[in-house]
Formats: sequence, structure tokens, C-alpha cells
Amino acid sequence: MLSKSHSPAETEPAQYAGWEREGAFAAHPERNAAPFTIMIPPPNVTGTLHVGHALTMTVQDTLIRYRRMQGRDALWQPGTDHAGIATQMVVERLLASEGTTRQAIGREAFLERVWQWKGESGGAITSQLRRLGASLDWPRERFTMDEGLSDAVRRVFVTLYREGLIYRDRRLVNWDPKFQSAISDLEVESREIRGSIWHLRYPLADGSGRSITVATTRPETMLGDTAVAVNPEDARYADLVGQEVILPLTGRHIPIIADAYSDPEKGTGAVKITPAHDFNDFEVGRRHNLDMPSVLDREAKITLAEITLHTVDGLADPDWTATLDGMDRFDARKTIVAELERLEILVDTVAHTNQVPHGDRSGVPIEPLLTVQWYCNAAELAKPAIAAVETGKTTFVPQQWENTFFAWMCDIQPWCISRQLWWGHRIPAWYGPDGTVFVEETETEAEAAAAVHYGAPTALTRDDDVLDTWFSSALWPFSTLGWPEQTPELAKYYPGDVLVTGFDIIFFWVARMMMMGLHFMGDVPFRTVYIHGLVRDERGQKMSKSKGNVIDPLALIDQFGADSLRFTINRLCGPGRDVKLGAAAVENGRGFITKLWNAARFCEMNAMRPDPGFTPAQATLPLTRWLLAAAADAIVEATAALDAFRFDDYAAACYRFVWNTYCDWFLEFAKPALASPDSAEALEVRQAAAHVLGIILRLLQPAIPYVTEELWGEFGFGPANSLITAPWPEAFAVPGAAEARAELDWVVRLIGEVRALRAEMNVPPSVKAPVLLRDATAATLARGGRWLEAISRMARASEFGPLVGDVPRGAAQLVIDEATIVIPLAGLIDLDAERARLLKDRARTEKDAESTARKLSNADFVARAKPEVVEENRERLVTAQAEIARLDAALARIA
RNA sequence: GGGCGCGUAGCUCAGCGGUAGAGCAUCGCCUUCACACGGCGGGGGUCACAGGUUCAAUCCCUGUCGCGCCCACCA
Repeated sequence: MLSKSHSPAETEPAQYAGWEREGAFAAHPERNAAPFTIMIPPPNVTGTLHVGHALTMTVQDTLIRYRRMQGRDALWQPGTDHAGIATQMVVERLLASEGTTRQAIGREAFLERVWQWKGESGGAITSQLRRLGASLDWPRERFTMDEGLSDAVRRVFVTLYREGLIYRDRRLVNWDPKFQSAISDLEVESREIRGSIWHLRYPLADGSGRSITVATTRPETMLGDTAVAVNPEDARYADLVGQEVILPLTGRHIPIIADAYSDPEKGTGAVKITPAHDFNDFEVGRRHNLDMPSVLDREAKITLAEITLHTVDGLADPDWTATLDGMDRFDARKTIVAELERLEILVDTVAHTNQVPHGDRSGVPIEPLLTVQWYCNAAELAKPAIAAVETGKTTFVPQQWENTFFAWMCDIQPWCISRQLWWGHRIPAWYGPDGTVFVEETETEAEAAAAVHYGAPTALTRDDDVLDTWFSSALWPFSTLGWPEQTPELAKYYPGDVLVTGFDIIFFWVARMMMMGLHFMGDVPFRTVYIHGLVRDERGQKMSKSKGNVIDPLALIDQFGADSLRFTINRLCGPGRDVKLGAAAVENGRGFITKLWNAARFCEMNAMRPDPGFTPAQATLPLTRWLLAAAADAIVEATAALDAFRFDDYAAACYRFVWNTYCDWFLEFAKPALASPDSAEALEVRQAAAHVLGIILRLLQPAIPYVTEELWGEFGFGPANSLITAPWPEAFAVPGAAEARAELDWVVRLIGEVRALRAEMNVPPSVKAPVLLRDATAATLARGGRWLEAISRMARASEFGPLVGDVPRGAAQLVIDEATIVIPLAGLIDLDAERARLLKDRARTEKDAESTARKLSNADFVARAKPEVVEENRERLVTAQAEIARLDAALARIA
């Protein structure tokens, strides 16, 4: 017996435990069924479930549950990511609270501490995913730093190194001074900063007293200037090219060079060149073979180690300049500007807003720094990935994202993969005493290689750096399946079917999985990339802690149930749209769950139990035929929507069918029949109602698995926990569907019209009135006769039948097809109001008739429009004119 | 600077060649024996603007305005 109200908070966790206990989420590599694979985007092991997870995981779970029901051998591969920087930060904060640092305890102890922390807190996200209802194959859970995946990382690194696709290089990198590590281009984001442009006068070294003025936003890097560049076409400076200037503060002589990089339109047209601290300047420096002294260290403090200081009266005092050593870059900026002003080198200061690169995690301005790092030749690996999308081996949904993918991949830069962190995959490279590098999967192999190289066993030092977290993530689609071992899982589940993610990680992750998958597996990692939007708050604002508009999905689940949240997400998840989610939306979702629950209660009260012997082909009644045909339509709609990743359409189709068709009309129509529970009619209605309830539960299982599974079990559609693997419903034919539809549509229109009329005339529901048909055909009368009770109940009719005699005074009239519906309401309605109502109807119909007639009188339209459209309009005109005639007749009768 | 997307009912959005739809909100009526987390009904839109293509444009094309995002760029 179903309780009066549904309590998801009590039932959902137990339901989930039941599925898990019975292995309902398990993939079955041993079975012959066609696989369907989704690889979870591994959440950070540090993480807790946020709304973004709720969206992406709900979408994935809906898909995997749908395909599982379709009989596919579904694998949703679970796991978490070690998330290098994020995790290291968390544990460093922990250490700080204990009054120590990672440097103080050392690398080994620190790593032990991270593992310990991971063991204690790393399970949070997975238990939260369970609460959401995610049907992940938990026994297969992996972690990017577990043994197997680490093997895969080393194998890939060594292989790419031997192929020349991974190499070391000394060039500028994006340096994060807070983490004191290199980061990749993708981890840099521009932020708008209000600052200044300083115009600095660099005097020529020829003693002529002339000077050249450069403009800069970074005066503190001037210590590392090695040239001033002007455009070769710039007449203003043509005579200065080849001359030297004295660099203030250091007293160094540096050349004025001509380089097209210098833009005459920008600044003063003369630009200082600091090759070690600016990406463009670095290229200029290479072209002109300039020195590249670094004047900032790894903490972004001034260092004078690589430059020499000279004394030049009024321009450079080594004693003063030496005080800058070790100074923070922003303090140095202020100090230097003040000194340049004092020396009258500063000739102008212009307020300026510029885009300054910041570390996306650290939030501090990044610093281009000249260091040796490991790089991956992404441009080479990108080629097959680009081709795979071009040829449609992998497609994006929505397809427009392919442009984004191409734009980035076709102009991809070398990927800096080394990080100066401790938590992560340590780079498998060892160095001999002379710096020779040995890249091997194990230390033993490296030592062996070194012994051969040096002719004797030689002590090696391992590279201190770890790999970018995304390096191991890139291998996820095959490393989780056991690669480099050739496992049955790898053979069966690679390539995956769908990758579900947000557009923000197309570059970070999708592109790199494509590159690595194609290179190492020889095939794309997934056939379809489904890109969903971002979750925003109800007003469309991005959620952020600082705005205080972050919603906690777990709080929503506690309040409304996981089903409510999941249904709401499905309903809002349209293509290319962000999902605007708030408590009100989820509350609305709960309304649907409640409606379903109550409909089921009604079914239960009326003994609507599943009858395995019943098939839609046996239906004889218009009502059951109509319902079954509508259910078949809903199956077609829901299936097509899910196939097309239209979660919004899928949810809407189910919503409409359950709420409007099943509850609002069918169950109401069923009540009269059910009043005689032993009749053959009641039996068929119960059979069909239960049959369709079974369809509803199956259609909704992917979106709202908990309540559907509960009802499935309660009604005995199958054993407990069996809905999750019940077959997805297939469309079916219903005998006499067209006639049944025509009949029910007529009844629905009749009841709707009468209800509207009564409401408009302010007739209270407590007052019943006859509903009589005038000019009705025999078929219509027969039809009406079959629905006497429903009409009297739903249209508040005291009697229903043909009108005998004239239309009584004070009656309201309605036109439906050929018949005029007469509702005697003497004394209850205002005749003027009724006349006004009829005139309004007439005016609306008249307007329609006019515009249709106008169209039909257009020779071009008749000649050129599609014949069926012309025919449609002809019929429309005839219908409208007939209706006008009947409305006129009705008006005449009350005149 | 380059690219992408969006401007449709008060709000959130569907529709994307044949004369506008949903949910929420709003208003009116109803505690009718599944459901007030409910039922019934109503009102509300020159589909951003201007041109063009077409027999026909919210839908296709061009431009304008407004909004959002991505990429590039510390003169």
C-alpha cells in the first residue's frame, strides 16, 4: 500500500543500496551484448559535489540507464583525479594550520601525508554521486595515481619521448610565482587590471644628448632590457636604428634595432625589448640574437645575478640599483618609477587598462620566465585528432563546438607538461652526473641504460618535476580499462560511445584525450562528445562563492529528493543553453514526482495491477485504445529525444503524457467505468491503465530512477530492483487508434468548451445544467451517448442528449463542428454577456476567415504554394464560414 | 583584433518557411471520494530593429543596436 505522500529522503538511499548490492550497475564484459560506454570525467579527489557535477552526472546517468534498458552492456566507468595543484594546496593548507610546511617535512613525508588525506577524505565525492543516484560500476573505480594508471602514464611518456614527441626545451613559460611552477597556456586567464603606461626616455650613447622614448606597462623589467625596437618603416626613428642607448639604472649600452614587431601606432612607436620576461620580446631577442638576462626569480622578485651594473652620472648608480635585489616585482615597479621620475627619465604617465595574465588557480599575475621544461609536441598529435572530427569519426553535439575544437587544435602550441610540484606523476627521467638524461619506465631500466652509456654503473638523480594533471587525464579512456595490458575490457569498451562534459574543458581534456587515444589506441576515444551548458542561478548569474549564489545540490536533494533534482535538470537541459537552476525549479520538479506518485496511488486504489496477459492489440474500448495510442506516441517521442540528446524534449514528452494525458484526461474518463468494478469495461480500463503505468515507469526510469523503481516493485511489474534492467518500451500499433482518437478528441473539445463557457459566464461548479446538442449527426449523438457519465461529471452536465424543440430563452450556445451545443441556463446568465461572448467568438472566426480568403484569392499563392497547403486553407475557410453561420444562428435565437 | 552564441508572453525558455507555444508568475472559480506539492478557466506577444529573398518570414540572407562567452593581446 503506497503511503499518502512520497518521502524520497527515506527511500532513496535504501533503494540505491539495493541496486548496488545486486550489482545492477555492473558492466558484463563476458556477455555478448553490444557495449555502451561512458567514461566519467573524473572529479577531483579533493572535491565535493557541486551543481555542475549534478548536471553532468545526471545527464550521463540518464544516458547510461536508457541504454542499459535497451539491452546494451552499459559501462559507466567511475573514478577520481589526483588533481595536482588543487590537492597539493589543500594539504599544504592543512600543514600550515599545523604550523609546518611541505618544505619543512620533505617530499617523502609530504606525499605520505597527501595519501593519508586522500584515504580519509577522498571518498566524499563518490558517496555524493551515490546519493544523486549515479549508476556507476563502482567495483571498477579507478584513481589517476593508482598503480595501473601510473604504469600507463610512464609507458606513454617514454613512448612519446622515444618518438621525439616529448622533449626538453629552454624557453619562456607561464610561471606561477605563487605555486612556483610552470603552468600551461590553458591555465592562464586574462584579467583586466587598471594600471599605467610609463613613457621612459632612454638617452643615446653617442653623447649627442638625443634620446628615444619607449612606452611600457612593466618598468620593473627594464633592468633586463637588451634592445629598443622600432618599426623598420617608421621614418621617425629611421636614423636611430643601429645606434645604442644607455639603459638607465644599469648603465648598460643596448642597441636600437629595427623589427616589424614594433607597432608605430602603439605607445611611442619605440618599444623596450626584455627577452626573458615577455613572449613577444623573446621572439625578437631570438631574431636579433640578443642576450636574455632574467631579472626576476622564481618568486618573481628582482634578481641582479644575471646583469652587470655600471655607473653613469645621472642615469645609473650601482649602489642604488643594488638595493632592488630581492625586492617583490610590484614594490620594485613603484620604486623604479619613483627613481626614474627623480632622474627625469620618466616623461609621461598615462592611465591604462590592460589584460594581465593570471594563474587560474593561484589568482596571481603569471610571469613569463626562462626555464627548462618538458614539452609535448601537441601540433603533431593534433593532426589525427583534427582529421577524426573532420571525417565525423567523432562528432560534437551541438555541432557548433567543432568550430571551437578546430580553432584551438589548428593553432595549438607546445604543451608544457612539467610542473614543479610534488603531488603527481613524477617524470620518469633520470640524469647522470654530466646531465645526460635517461628516460625509462623504471629506475632499474634507467640505471641499466646509464651503465651502458657510461660503461659502468653510475649514480643517477631523478627529475624532481611531476606531470601536468591533464596528462594522466588524457589517458583516462584507455588507462582505466587496463592499458597497456590488453584486457577484455579494453577490447570491448574502447572506444567509448559518448563523452559528456562542459565546453570549458574541451581544450583541457577532450582535445587531449583525442590526441592520446588516437596515438596509442589507433582509434578515437569516443564517437560523440555531448557538450552541455553551465549551471547558473535563477537569474542567469554565474555561481560563485563571492556572490553567495552557490546552490548545494545535496541540500536540494535533502529537501526535494534526488529524483526531483534529476528531473529538473533533464527538463532544463536543452542544446547550447545554460541551465538556470534554483530551488523554485527543483520544487516544480518535485511537483511532477508527486503527481506521478498520486496517480499511482489512484491506480493502486482501483486495483490496477499489471496483467502479463494483456497486450495493446486486445484493447476494444475507444478510451483504452486512445490511451494506448498516446502512450505509443510518447514512447516514440521520448526515445527520439534521448537518441538526439534532447533531455529537455524527453522530460517534456514524459511530463505532458503523464500529467495531461494520463492524469488530467484518462484517469478522469476512467472513473465512470471504474464505478462498476466488475464490468468488462472496468476490467479492460484497469488492464490498460496498469499497462500504461508500466510504460510510464520505464520511460521515466533514466531520469527519476528512485520513485519509478519503488512503484515498479510495489505494483509487482517485476521483482524488486528490476526496473533498472527492464526492457525499454517499444512503440506498438493499436487497433482502431484513429477512430478512438477522433472520438476522444471530440469529447475533450466538448468538455473544454463547456467548461470555458461556464467559467466565463460565472456559473458556479455547484450548479449543474443540461448540455444539449442541436443539428448533431447521428454519429455525433451516438458518440456523445457513450460518454454520458464522463460529460456529466467533467462538464457539470445535469443531462446530456439531443435538444428537443426550440432553443429555450436564456440558453448559452457553442458551436462544435456541425453541432450547436445548447446549455439552458435561464436566470443564471446575463443575456448581454452571452451575446458579447458569441460576438467575440464570431469576430475571431471572421478574422480568420478573412485572412484565409485573402490568401486564397491571391493567384500566386494558389499557383505556387504546396497543394496540400492550399487545400488546408480551403478547408479552413469552409470550416470558418460554417462556424460563422452557426454563430449567427445562435445569435439570432437569443435576439 | 578574431570567433561563437543569444535577443519570442512579467520571468525562464521551446518553436525555426504556411498566420505564435510550454512551465512558472498573474487573475477568477473550486477544500468534486489520487493529488491544494491539487483541479478548472481566463488575460497577456507589432517573435530587438531596418532592409532583402519568397505566393508566404519569428523562422532564410544582409546590416544595425543590445547582451553573453571563447581565443589573442601586459607598449
